[in-house]
Amino acid sequence: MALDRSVLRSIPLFAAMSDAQLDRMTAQASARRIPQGEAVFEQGDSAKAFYLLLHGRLKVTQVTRDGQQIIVRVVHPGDLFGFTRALSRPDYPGTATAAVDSLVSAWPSESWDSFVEDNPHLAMNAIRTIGQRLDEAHTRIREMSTEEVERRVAHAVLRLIDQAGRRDETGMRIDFPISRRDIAEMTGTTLHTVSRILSAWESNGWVEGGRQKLVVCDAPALQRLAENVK
Amino acid sequence: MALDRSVLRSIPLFAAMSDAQLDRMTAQASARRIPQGEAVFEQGDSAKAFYLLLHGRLKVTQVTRDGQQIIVRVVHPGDLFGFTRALSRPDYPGTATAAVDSLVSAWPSESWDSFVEDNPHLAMNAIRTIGQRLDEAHTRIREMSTEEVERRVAHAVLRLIDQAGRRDETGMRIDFPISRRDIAEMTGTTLHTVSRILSAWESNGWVEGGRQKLVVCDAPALQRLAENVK
DNA sequence: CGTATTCTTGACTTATATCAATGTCGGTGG
DNA sequence: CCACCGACATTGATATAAGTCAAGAATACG
Repeated sequence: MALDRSVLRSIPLFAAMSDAQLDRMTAQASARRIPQGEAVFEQGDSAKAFYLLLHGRLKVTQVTRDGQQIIVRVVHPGDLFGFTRALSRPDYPGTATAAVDSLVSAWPSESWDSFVEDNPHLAMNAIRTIGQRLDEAHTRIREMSTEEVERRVAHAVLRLIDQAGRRDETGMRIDFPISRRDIAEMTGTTLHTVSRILSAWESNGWVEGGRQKLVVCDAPALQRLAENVK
Repeated sequence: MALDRSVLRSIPLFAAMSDAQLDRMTAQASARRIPQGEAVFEQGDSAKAFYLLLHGRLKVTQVTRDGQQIIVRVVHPGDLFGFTRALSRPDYPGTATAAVDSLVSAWPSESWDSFVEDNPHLAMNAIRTIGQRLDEAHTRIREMSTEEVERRVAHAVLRLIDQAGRRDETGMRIDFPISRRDIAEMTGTTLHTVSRILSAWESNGWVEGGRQKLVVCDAPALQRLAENVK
């Protein structure tokens, strides 16, 4: 499936590229539909391509050898993902699964180097992108080291609202299906504990829960909980 | 203090650069001695420079607003650090403290872009370096989410031995002063728990402890503990 | 030497996991 | 269209890993 250059132009990462450069990129791109629940690639697969999420939402997970799963990150529209070749890794470190029907654009891994040479800005942007992810990872490490579960969950939920919030009658809703288990796997706890916490919040009127759904009614309250320096 | 190009040449990051390129880099570099316990820069300082550790060992720490400290990483000789400008951050996200007397080379942050343009390989290398750090961060997140403290400590100690191990009469010794508190701050636990764990290991003959010192006598035993899929 | 870190060890507390049971929703197929 | 099944969620009871509190010992350092 072909790809229009205007689609890329709207992504910040490509905003500064010339028409010619964009055309060279789209020439090698192929678009792919990923139905909900399907994986773009699996942990350990050899990295044949790198991707851009055009539409939808992905969860990147890793499983430990004893079968425990964690969610490494959520991929939002406009994010590059799976550009593991840039990190000189032969395989994907995690599995990218579509949380909703999604649309991705794929490029062969080999093209990465030539793209970077063709457009040094791309390299700069890539560094910045990975740098931000590193920052996020450190934030998460800091939270897991120093904060108790309830505050970690508050932080995670606020981040999701920030990245994927959508207005709704009663508040801001997380705009893709997310289970208690998902939240547990993002915060290093169990679905039971998450469920208890959300129940408590719900009876405070801070959130509204539901099957694979979460609406935040009182973000400031969560903020206070998350920030609160006891 | 000036810098010789042969010093840089020995660092993998610069190995592939031409004499001319290296000279352009050394021209703008200045070397600086950091005595044990002093900081190269502090968290929140504006990022005036980026650095290369030539000799010694640094601990990069962050403090949370309520005063808890964590060790983000250990900087080893040959590592670039503080190149936060590449990530388009105006300030340093952590404090870099010398664990032993150290020697660093500093470049003004503004030079980063011109260096990258001068040598695209540097950009590629930088991406790879940050990518590795991101990987390490994810590993740590995974460990903190799924493993109990003793295994996390085992992993951390093995990593330190790997990166900073030095032969010693009784085994491999961590080649810089490291306290129980440091290990606790690297693994998200308390110095008490670390102390108990190391005491237990010592009575098994796996390690030999001491004030700010740690020698691993039986790495395979730790490996087994760390890997063991119960 | 005395003073200050760093480390050890014990007793107690608590947050959170684990175990177990039940409830609820939503899609599938009869 | 309804009934059933499987996935998801809730909630209680119990167990336990690891944190907190407290005191003292060992080591380094000025």
